[in-house]
Amino acid sequence: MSEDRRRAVLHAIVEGYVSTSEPVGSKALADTAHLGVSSATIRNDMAALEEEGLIAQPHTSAGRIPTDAGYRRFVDHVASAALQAPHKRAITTFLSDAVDLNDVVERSVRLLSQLTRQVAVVQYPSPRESQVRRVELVRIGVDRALVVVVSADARVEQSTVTLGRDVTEVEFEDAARAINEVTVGRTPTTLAPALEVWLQRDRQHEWAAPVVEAVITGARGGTVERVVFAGASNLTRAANDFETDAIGPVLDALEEQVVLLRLLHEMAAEGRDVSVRIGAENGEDAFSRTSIVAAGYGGSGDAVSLLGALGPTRMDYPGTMAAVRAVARYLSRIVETE
Amino acid sequence: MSEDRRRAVLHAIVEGYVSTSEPVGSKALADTAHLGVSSATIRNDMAALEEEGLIAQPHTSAGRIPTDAGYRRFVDHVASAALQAPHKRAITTFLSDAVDLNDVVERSVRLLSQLTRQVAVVQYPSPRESQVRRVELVRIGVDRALVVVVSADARVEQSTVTLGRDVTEVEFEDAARAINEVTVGRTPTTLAPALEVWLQRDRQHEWAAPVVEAVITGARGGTVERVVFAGASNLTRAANDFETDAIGPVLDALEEQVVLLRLLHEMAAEGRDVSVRIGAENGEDAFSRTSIVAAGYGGSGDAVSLLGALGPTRMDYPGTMAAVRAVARYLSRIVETE
DNA sequence: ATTAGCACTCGAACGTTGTGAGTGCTAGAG
DNA sequence: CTCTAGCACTCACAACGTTCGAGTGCTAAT
Repeated sequence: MSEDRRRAVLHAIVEGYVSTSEPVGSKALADTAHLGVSSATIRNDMAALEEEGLIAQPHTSAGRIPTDAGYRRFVDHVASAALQAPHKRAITTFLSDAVDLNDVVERSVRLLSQLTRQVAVVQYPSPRESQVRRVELVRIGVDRALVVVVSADARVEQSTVTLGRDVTEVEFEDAARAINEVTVGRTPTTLAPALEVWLQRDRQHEWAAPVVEAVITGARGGTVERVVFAGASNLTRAANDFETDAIGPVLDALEEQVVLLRLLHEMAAEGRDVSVRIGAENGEDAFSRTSIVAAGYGGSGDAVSLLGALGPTRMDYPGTMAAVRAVARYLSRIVETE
Repeated sequence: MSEDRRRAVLHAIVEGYVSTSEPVGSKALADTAHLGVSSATIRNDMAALEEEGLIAQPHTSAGRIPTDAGYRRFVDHVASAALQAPHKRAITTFLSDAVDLNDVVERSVRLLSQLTRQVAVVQYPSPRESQVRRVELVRIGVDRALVVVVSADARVEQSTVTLGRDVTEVEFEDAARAINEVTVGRTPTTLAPALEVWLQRDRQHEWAAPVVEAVITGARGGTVERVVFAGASNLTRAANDFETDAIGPVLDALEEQVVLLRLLHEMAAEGRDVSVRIGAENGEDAFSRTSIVAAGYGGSGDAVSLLGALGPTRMDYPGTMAAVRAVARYLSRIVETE
């Protein structure tokens, strides 16, 4: 009973089930997959695979379908496919004429959802260390202010803060001038202590503490992490795989973002080229019938951002992995040269 | 055959069908609705209503369900319900501690989707005429620039433009200073001609035409109209009304925005307090089984922005209309006092 | 180790039948 | 002229039984 053939059987089952969405039986395998053995032999192998928990049968007299563990084994043993040439071209043409960071992200997520025919998810790139170009402070009412930080690498961060106490126009303008003097030309790391010093120097400035805080986080690129998604309708296309009512929770989770972000972070921590989470591996009820294929882009270590595709566990893993990897690579290039 | 009773029958059919999602028959109506007549009489009325095209039967021996026209008649004759007290409180508490325009919009859309148990849609408020506070220009590479316009009412608009030709740092800084001098303190209407004059004065400035254009549209509040939506999972809850595969196109249309924006504009043009589009009235395949309840907020005439709820034609119109109106009113207050 | 053969299982598809909700119509009462 | 009672009729739907066949596990032979 060769180990190799058993793996081949598993792969054939996965591929068959993915493409037809029907349980695959021993006879069908013997006919279509070219394993050179009879259906009886395949049945034996299947029994062994079932013993290992890699495949299961939905009911007694049906064929086999892969379990989450089966998909996992399959994914770990398969090199991600080469991307089809037309898809490659699509990536180049579609992303190259983006005008704007927002535009790049938006285009990427749409592109990825089209390539994979799944729901695509793209996290906004984490900003790089770059000089502050200008801080704009606008007084709104007597105790609130708008803080805008413009960085040299063409990012604009804004936030609204409530001041420590009511301030006059004059006080406000003075502080704004001073903060600009201290800040402009510095990078986030050197800027934070400098601002703290200014803040301490004169008790008069106490009210500006929230502003300083906002400037610092703004210079770092803001605190809010965001993901955008596209292709939600692909979930309905797969509605037979999911029981139909499994797609509601997924939509909620996509809108909620927080769970999704947690998962993406976990996947980033794995530090692989392309990482895959299958069904229950996500440890989330909403995603218990869903797989996520994700890759990092635009940096390494903490600076990495993520993008990925998300769909039913019964998905074309090699193809999806190839598309995700390709878009991630291309996006890395764009973000770095921008 | 009293006209009034016939209307009552129609209303009873709508209400019954909305709450049970099953066709309602003459006998059931005679029992539950207190019309004081027998089922036979109701049958006669039903025949008349069917003649008018207001109701239909899904198959021969079934009860009646309202047609789009039936819902329309119903909606036109029903005063929108009073909002329930807990809902009223929810609006106040949920929206009052928003920190930010973005935050307001985001909270509104979530709130509305919860109140109506439908998909909620909120358009970003159209900006009001307000002074330009500062224009920040950042040179990116040799022929591109980032344009940031900060308005006195705490808006920040940014865009990236490609310059007419390569420019040096010095040229660029000069132009930036000049543009600020001309622009700051002016409102969009007075600002545009002033900038044009500056542009004409010296052929040297020709390359800056795209920048000027960006400043003008930025001051006006940008060109891109955006809507955000929330509660997409409510579509799946209603999946029995829709045939399940009708929700895909709706999701696509929501992501696409353009169709949705067109519809909202059309509805704004009707100029009613709350306007309702029912099923085929939308004139869009994607929304042919979907109703939209929308209201304007934050201004009048062209300045109005829209928000609304969107769900299957079999929807609780009075309740939805009440919620939409209430949120719109509250949002108007917030946007105006901001 | 592999294969052919065989008995067995059980879901899906199909046909039949019964049931009841709902209808339209007619004739009579107010 | 309006309403009601009564009745025959229609037809989706559920329940039930049957058949069919894909797929299995096991055994004995190669």
